Amino acid sequence: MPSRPELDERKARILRAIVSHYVSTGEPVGSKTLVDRFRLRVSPATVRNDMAGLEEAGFIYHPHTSSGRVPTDAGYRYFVDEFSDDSRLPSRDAQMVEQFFGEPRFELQDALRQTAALLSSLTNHAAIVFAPALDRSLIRHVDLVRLSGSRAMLVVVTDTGRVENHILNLPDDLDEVQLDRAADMLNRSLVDTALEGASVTTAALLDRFPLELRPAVVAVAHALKQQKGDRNTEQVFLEGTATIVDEGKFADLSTVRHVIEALEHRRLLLEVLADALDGAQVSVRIGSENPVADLQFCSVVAAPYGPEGTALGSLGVVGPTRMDYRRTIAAVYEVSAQLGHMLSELGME
Amino acid sequence: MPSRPELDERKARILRAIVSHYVSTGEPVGSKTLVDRFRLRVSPATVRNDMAGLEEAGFIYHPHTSSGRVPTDAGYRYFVDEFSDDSRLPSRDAQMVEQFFGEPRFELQDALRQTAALLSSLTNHAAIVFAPALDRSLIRHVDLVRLSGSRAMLVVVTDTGRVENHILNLPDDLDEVQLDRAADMLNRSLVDTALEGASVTTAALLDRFPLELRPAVVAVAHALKQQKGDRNTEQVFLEGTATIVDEGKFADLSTVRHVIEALEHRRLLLEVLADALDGAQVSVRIGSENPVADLQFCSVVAAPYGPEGTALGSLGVVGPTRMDYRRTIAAVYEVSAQLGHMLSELGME
DNA sequence: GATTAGCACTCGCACAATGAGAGTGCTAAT
DNA sequence: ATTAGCACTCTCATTGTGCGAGTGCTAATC
Repeated sequence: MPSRPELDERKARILRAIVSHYVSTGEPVGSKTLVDRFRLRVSPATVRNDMAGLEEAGFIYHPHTSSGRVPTDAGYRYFVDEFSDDSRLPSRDAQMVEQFFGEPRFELQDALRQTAALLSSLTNHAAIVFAPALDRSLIRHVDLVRLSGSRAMLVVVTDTGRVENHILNLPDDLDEVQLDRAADMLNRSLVDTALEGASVTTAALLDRFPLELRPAVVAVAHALKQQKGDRNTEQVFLEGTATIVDEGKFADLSTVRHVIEALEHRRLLLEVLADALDGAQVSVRIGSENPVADLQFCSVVAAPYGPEGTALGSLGVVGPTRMDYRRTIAAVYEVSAQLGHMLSELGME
Repeated sequence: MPSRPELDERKARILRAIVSHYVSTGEPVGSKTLVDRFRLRVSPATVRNDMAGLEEAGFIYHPHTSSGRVPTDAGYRYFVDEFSDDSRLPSRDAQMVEQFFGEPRFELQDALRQTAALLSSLTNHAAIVFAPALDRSLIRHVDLVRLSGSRAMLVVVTDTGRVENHILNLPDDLDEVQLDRAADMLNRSLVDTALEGASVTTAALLDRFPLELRPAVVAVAHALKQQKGDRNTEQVFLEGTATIVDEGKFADLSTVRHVIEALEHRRLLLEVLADALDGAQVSVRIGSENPVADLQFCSVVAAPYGPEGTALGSLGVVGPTRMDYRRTIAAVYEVSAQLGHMLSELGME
C-alpha cells in the first residue's frame, strides 16, 4: 500500500467533487462547473490552481489541453479510501436483498447463480460468484454409482453443499454390491475430513480394503487427486456480462471485447478474486492495480463470504473504473454478508 | 416451410455470388464486382437486370439507392437450402474436433463446457450446449445425505451422467441409518425409471415405507416434482460471448447489447434451441425466422445430440445473419455427432 | 428476345473548413 | 492567498464539397 500523500482540506474536497461529478456524468469536469454544482466557497481561478496541484500529485489528468479534469486510478483510490466504513445500501436495494435472501432455497448452484444475478442488477455491473472453494470443504458423503461394467461415478458431497462427480475407469468389473461396500468403507474413513487431503488418506488406507476392491479404491484416490489439481472444478457464476457494453462505460469496442473475454476466462477470474478470499473485508482493485492486463480499465470490488466469519468463497463485481464505488462497495458487502448467512442456514450448521 | 420460388440458373448463381461475397467482406456488392470476382460470363448490365429481379423476389435489397446489394433473410435461406447435405469441415478443423474428442473425460459438466468452447472457437460465434434434458433421462441412482438434524440432500444420478441435488426439509429428525434405509428402498423402485414420472411413482409407493420414513419420502416426492417444473435446472453452457462484439458483426451497439442479454437468459436459449431437439438434423434459423425478438438479427444453427440416433440434448451457435453458413453447419453437425458418440462412450451404454 | 454499351443520376462518405464553447494557465490586481 | 481578466488551445458539431461506386433506363447489338 503506497503511503497516501496528504492533501489539504480544500484540495481533498475538490478531488471528491471531481470524482463524484465525473462518475455521474462521464464528462471531464472543469473549474466553473465545479464551483457551480458544489458549494466550494472560492472562485474558479482558485480551483484551477488547486487542480494544477492535484494533477501534479497524480490524482487527476487532462485528456486534452483544454478540456476538464478526469480522475486517475490514484484519484479514485484516494476517494475510495475515505469511506472504508460508512457504506449503506439505499433502502430500496436493501429491501431487494432482504427479500431475495428471505426466499427458501433448495439448491446451492441455483442460489449462487441467482445471487450473481442479484448482485449484477444491484450494481449494474457484471457480477461473479465463486462457489465455496473445494479446498476449504469437508467431505460429508461419498458414493459410488455403477454406470457400466467397467465404469463408475464417484459422487462427493461436501459440507459446503457442493456435489462433485467424477467418472472412474475400473480395471475390473464390480457389481453394485461390491461398489456399495467400497463406498461404505470409504465413507467411514473420509467423512468429515478435508477434501484437500482425501486423496492421500484414501491411498494410505488401501490395505484395509479387501483385495478385490483395491483397484476401485486406487481409482478413487486418483480421481480425488485429479480433481484437486484441476482448477476448472472451481465453479463460477457470472451474470450481467451485457452491462459491459453499456454506453459510456468503456472507451472503445476493443476494450469491451477484452473485458468480456477476460470474464469468460475462469482461470483469470479466480486470480482476480483471489485476494478477496483472504482479505477480511471488501477489497477494491482500481484499474491498473489489477493483476490482469485485460482488465486494466476495470475496477473489481470483491469480498469473501461464508457462514459467520469464515471465508469459503468469494464474490465480486467488475465494472469500469468510473463507477459509483460507494454503492458498489455497499452492495458487495451486503450481498456477501447475507450469502454467508444463507449458507449457514442451508443446513450445514 | 414456404414453397421456394424458382429462380433460373443464372439468377441463382448471382444470388449465391452475392451471398458469399457479402458474407466474406461485409460490404454491399455491386454488379461490377460481381462479374469481376465470379466468372459470370455476362456483362454488368445483365447482372443488374437479374438483380432487379432478385430484389423483386425478396432475396436481396438496397441499403440505399446507390450502393450494392445485400442478401435478405430469404436470400440466405435460399442459399442455405441448396447444400443441406455436402457440408464438410476443413481438415484442420476436423482434426481439432477429433483430437478434442479423443481425450479422456471424467466429468460431464466439464466436457460439455469445453465442447461449447470448442464449438465457439471452430465457428467464431457464441456457442451453446444444453446438458442432456432431465425429462429424457432415467434415474440410475438416488441418495439421501444428512446435512443437519432437519435437513438432508437428495442426490439423483441419471443415466445421462447428470448429478442433480436438492435440499430437503425433513419434518422429523432422522439419523443416517434411517436415511440410508429410505434411500435404499427408493433406489429399488426408482432405478431405471424416468425422472419425468419419478415424483408420482414415489408418492404411489408411500404406503410401502415404514411410518417413520414416510415424511422423508413425501419430501423426496415433493422435491422431484419441483425439480421437474423448474426450467432453471436445465443446465446451459455458453461460451464465446465475446465474439458477439467483434467488428462488423452487428450494426449498432444496442443490438450487441440485446444479443448478449438474450444469451444470458437461459429460458430464452431453451426456446431458441427447442426445435433442434426434435428435428433430426441441423436446423438453421435465419434472422426473423427466429422466435426471440432480441435475436432478430441473428442466425441460430443448432442440432440435437445423443448416443447413436437418440436426442438427449441440443447444442448450437448464435451469430449474425451474415455468417458462413456452410462452415457453421458443418461444425455444428460434426460436433453434435462426436458429442453423441462421446456420450455413449462415457459409460452409460 | 436476350444481352450489352452508354449515360445521366443518386447517394453515401471521406475530408476540409469554420466557428462556437469550454476550459486552461498566466499575470496583475485585490 | 485569492481572484478577475485575458489570451490561448483544443474539441466537437456543422457545413460544404467532390469523388466514386452503383444504379436504372434507353437504345443499339447479337
